[in-house]
Amino acid sequence: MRRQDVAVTVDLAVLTVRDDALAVLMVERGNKPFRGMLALPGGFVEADEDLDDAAARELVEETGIEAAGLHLEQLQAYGEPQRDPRRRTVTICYLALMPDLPLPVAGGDAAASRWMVVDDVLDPATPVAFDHRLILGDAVERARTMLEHRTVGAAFCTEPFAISELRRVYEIVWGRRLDPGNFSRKVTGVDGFLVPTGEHSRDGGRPAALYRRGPAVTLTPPLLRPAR
Amino acid sequence: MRRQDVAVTVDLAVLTVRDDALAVLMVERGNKPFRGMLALPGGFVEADEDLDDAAARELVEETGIEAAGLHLEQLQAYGEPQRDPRRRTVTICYLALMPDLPLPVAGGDAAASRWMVVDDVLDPATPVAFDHRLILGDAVERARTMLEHRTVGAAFCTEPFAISELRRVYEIVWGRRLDPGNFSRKVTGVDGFLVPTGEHSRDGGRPAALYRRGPAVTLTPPLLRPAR
DNA sequence: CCAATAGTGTCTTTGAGACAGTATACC
DNA sequence: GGTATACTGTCTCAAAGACACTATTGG
Repeated sequence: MRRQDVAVTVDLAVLTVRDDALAVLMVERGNKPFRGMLALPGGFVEADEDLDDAAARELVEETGIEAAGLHLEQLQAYGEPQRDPRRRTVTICYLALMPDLPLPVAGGDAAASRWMVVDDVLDPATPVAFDHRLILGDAVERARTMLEHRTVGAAFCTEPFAISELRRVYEIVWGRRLDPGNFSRKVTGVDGFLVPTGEHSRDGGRPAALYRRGPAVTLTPPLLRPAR
Repeated sequence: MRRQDVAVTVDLAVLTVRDDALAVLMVERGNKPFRGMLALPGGFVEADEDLDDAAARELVEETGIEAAGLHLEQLQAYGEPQRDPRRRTVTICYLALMPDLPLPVAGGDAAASRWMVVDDVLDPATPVAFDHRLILGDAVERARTMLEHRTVGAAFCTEPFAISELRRVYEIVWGRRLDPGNFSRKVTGVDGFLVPTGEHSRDGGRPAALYRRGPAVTLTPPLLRPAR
């Protein structure tokens, strides 16, 4: 093997908020190594595609989810020499945030992909292939800090959404309860974060104003998670 | 070429504060492509080494700087298909922060490396190899946000250092003037950031207390850069 | 003395957080 | 009416920023 010859893959940590828990999209491996174990979706980078494109393509191939309309960005690279027992492999990991949409039925290339509760996958008792548990931990930590400084939390919500849904996202990702009133004031006060639709929800109590994602990207000032 | 065969390199954006400006360590390329142009130091990842180790090794090989005692962490991966005209190459970029120490004299493998003012390298009129100008821009932006949330700013200072030196680091990296009094109160108030040595400087005015880097990693609460 | 830099005092403003109070739906 | 959730009012507290003031050195 020439020293330059390294296999390069992209792996995806696709997160959503589902049933009051943070969930991650996992596939069951059909081949060795780690056959039958849980793994993050991913695959080899093609010769002529950018890393971002490879991530979007793998997302469609392995899960049927279109990258358009979800938030997808690079997390970091992992290249510990023994991370893949077959050969030297460096993986470029991506983090995706999406609403809790029904998964397309697996067909063709698409492997069996399903939502798993993040805490279960992070539990050392759960068998997970490669270093994917480590990667998922980093992805979740990244998601937590992203919510503090950027408007990406809304990427978890199906439009249109009420502020309480957005607050629930923050509460679940951060694992902290937030004051509804203060949260509402805060997010509506950030210019360009939420665009009111004029519609209102009709559930239990007083109807809540519904919003769509606005053009703003950054939260200034940030929305720092409470110390405890 | 099998689709898995991709060359993997590490590149380094080594930053320091020098002569009242942010500077980056650049090498002059001795080989094609981009012969004679400025580039970030870097090289191929060896078959049996971790990415972090490869970055530390390249730092020593190309610049003679020991990684011990400077801050080195992964920035992100770049893999645009045409970024290297020879063949498909993915680079894992690292960001290093270090004090303004004299560069070891280039010898043996070490190419001619020198400090360049970051703004000059970012100027489109300056010829820079590969996508290294883009990478440097990302590195600087990352450094700016790192200073807000973490204690790594002190990695730019030669120990022991006065608070004014640390403030100067912040001012240069952020491009903003900071109030000396308020800055002093802020950084001394963060537990574990600065450890007083008991010594004092003796320059122009009143002697300043000298400090070393403390064990703290994060700044809580953060030290957010002023809007303008 | 003056100039220069270090560091403190203190006031103002901003924003977070607690939490009471009001609004508007469904039963 | 009661319950549930949405939102607003208001108070308190923490921290940032402006800036005057004092402290300690070298000329």
